[in-house]
Order: sequence, then C-alpha cells, then structure tokens
Amino acid sequence: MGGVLDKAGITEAALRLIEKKGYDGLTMAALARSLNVAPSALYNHVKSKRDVLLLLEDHLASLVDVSAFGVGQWEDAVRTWAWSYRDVFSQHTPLIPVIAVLPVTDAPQTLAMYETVSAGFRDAGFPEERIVSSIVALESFIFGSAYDVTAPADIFDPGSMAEATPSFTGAVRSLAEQGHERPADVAFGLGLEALISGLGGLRG
Amino acid sequence: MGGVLDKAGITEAALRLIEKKGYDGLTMAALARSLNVAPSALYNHVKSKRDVLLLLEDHLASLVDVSAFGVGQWEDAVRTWAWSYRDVFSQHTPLIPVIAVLPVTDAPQTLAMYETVSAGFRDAGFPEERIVSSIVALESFIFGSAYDVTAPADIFDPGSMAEATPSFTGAVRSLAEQGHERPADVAFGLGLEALISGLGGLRG
DNA sequence: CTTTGTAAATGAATGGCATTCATTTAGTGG
DNA sequence: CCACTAAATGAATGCCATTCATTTACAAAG
Repeated sequence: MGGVLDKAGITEAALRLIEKKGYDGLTMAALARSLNVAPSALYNHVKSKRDVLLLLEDHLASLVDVSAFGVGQWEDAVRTWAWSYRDVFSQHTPLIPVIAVLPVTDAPQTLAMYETVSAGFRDAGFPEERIVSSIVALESFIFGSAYDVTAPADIFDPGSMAEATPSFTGAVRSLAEQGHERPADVAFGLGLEALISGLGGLRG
Repeated sequence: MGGVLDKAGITEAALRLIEKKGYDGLTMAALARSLNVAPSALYNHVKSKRDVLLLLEDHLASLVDVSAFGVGQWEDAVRTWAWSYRDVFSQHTPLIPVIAVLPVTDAPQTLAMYETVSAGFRDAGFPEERIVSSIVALESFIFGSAYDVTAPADIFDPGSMAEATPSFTGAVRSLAEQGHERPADVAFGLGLEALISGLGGLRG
C-alpha cells in the first residue's frame, strides 16, 4: 500500500479544504480524511502541522505576480506585485504569523519571488544596501493590509461612544459617505503610492 | 467567597503570565491558577479566551504614546505615535489577528487613541474623508512591522540556494555588512518616513 | 436573626486537537 | 524466497477551551 501521499498532494488537499471549510476546518484529521488516510499517516511526510502551513505559504508565494519586474517602470512593477501579493494573502491571513518568522531557506518559491523583486530593485538603480530594507517595508505594509481586507465593514462604528469621539466619528462618517471603493482598497492604494514615491527616492 | 476577580485583575494577571511564559503559556488554566481560582471561575467574568485577548489589546492601546499630537509638527507626532505603537505590539504579536477584526466599540482605550490621532490629522489640515484611510494605512504598516521585529536574525539567509539567487543574496550580504542598527528598525524607519511624506501631501 | 436572592467559585465532565508509537502492510532489490 | 524499507494503521496521550449542575458566601429585606 505504498505512497498515495506526497508534499504536493498534501498541499493541494489542504488548499481545497481551506477553500471549503476555512482555516478552522484545516485540522490534521480533516486533512487526512480528505486524502482517505489515517491522521498519523501524514506524519510520514510532514513533521508537524506547521509544516503543512509552510507548504501552503510557499505555494501561495508562487501565485504572486512578479511578471512586471524587468519590463517597463519600476513603479508599475511594484504596484502590480504589491496588489497581487496582498490579494493572495488576504485570503490566507492565518499564514501571516508563520511567514513572518519563516527562514527563506525552507521556502524555495518565496525565495524565488525575493530574487525577482531584488533584481528589479537593483536594475531600477537602488543602492544594494537599501534593497532588503525597502522590500521588507513594503512587505510589512502588505501583510498588515491583508488583515485589513478581512475586517468587518462596521469595524470603525463607534456606537454609543460617538459623542465622546467627535473627530474620529466625523472622519468615519465622511469616508462612508464618500466611499464607492472598498475602504481597505482605498487605504491600501493611498499607502502604497506613498511608499512607492518615498522609497523610489532612494534610487541613485 | 465573593469576587477576588474582575476584568482589571484578569488583565493584569494575563500580562504577568505573558511576560513570564509567553503567549503559549497563556492558557485559561494557567491564568486561573495564577489567580488562585478554578478555570471555570474565569467564565463568570469573561465570555471566552478571546475576551481575555481583547482586554489585553485594549490595555496595550492605552500604552501607546499619542502625547505628541497637538504639540508641534504633525510629522513629529506621527513619528512618535508610530514608533511607540510598533514597540508596544511587537511584544504582543499574537494579538494582531485579534485587533484586525475587532470592532472599536468593544475597546474604549483603542477608540480613545483613534480620537486623538484623528483630531491631530484634522488639525494638521487633512481633508476629513482621507483621515481614516491614512490612519489605516499607517496602522497596517505598523502591524506588519511589529511581526518583523520578532523575526530571527538569519531569516533571510538563503543557505544552499545562494548561487541561484545572486541579486537577493548580494542585497542581504550588503545590508549585513552595512548594518549597525537592527534590520527591523531600518526597514521601519525607511517605510515610515516614506508614508509620512507621501500621506503628508494629502493635506489641504 | 432568619430568610431569600444573587453573584461567584467549584470540580467533574465533554469534545476537539496535534502528536506519538508499536505494529502491520505492501512493495522492491538481492 | 528473503530482507529491507517506506508508508499506513489505530490506539493512546496530553493539552486545551468550554459547559454545567452544584455549592458557597454574602447582602439586603422581613
């Protein structure tokens, strides 16, 4: 009865499970069941559940669009990359705490993404010693913004505290009246453009 | 045997516990033990463990330094606030997923922080409909950067993949040689200054 | 003082979870 | 045909949050 299982199959099954049941439904038991296998069988292929999350993360990194680096303007490439990166991970926020502490050695697709992005920054004229910091700054913003996408629409409703917080209440109301675009998208666009123009100034 | 427990006491005990054992050590059982009480007793005062995390979050919000708003330049106030905010939550990253989805109604101290910051933005000349988006953009960056502080030093070491990723490897090396400051602080400073100057341009 | 009501604490259960391990099964190369 | 190895099994472990029927302590009302 050798080997219906491997890392690719586990990753795929995990993705299907998450799509159907969300991250709460992603248990080792459920994952095993979806593969018609006993839970303990999974441990022949992954060391722990964290390993599964790591496989997922690296797979998702391969979905991020880096194709604009090397063609056209640096600004446009960063824009495309950042929006795509945020969109992918906004569906997978439980992975963010994992990524944040994940050594890139363990994630080849993620490393490949960094390579493409780094080359794009270098070719755009960034001094070498600022490249990693600039990417990290953008990534931090992207991860934070990914959470933002999942927030409930009324998260900023001050409720009964409205009178005590006039400035904030007014600002929230004003945005709501204005808003056609998703609030999370407005904030992301605003911050991203600020980062692009600010970081762009570091080029030699 | 009425009432040795209340929300303030639970919050304080939880903070002490986290300081000593980290967030892995923060279990309802351990929290109860630290208060000399049975685990089930906690449920007379909080609805769930998530409630405890919520109490913690709101307490931490009160530690964020907003004192610079209303005195001096908007830029300086944002800088002080943002660094302080990041420093506080970099010690409490497990709360970030909670905050991200937390309606402000349930967190009075957090709401108070937003009020002060909003007023600072308004007084600095921000159009009302951009205030919330600007704050959200900054907050997203701050939360993402808080994770960054906790990352291991060698997180970007490409290991055996170094030859396959020359641009990235070079950039990582270059930063390491350069660096006296903590890498997370460099990236945060870079991104924050970019956001401050980019968002500052929205003022009327 | 006693009665009555209420808030708070108890301890025993429940169900879910990741993980471990001794054992079995099934192929593969000598 | 045998020996080795990789993979799957199912039963157990230990930790966890949460629930609930029951008891305890106290305070206010008669």
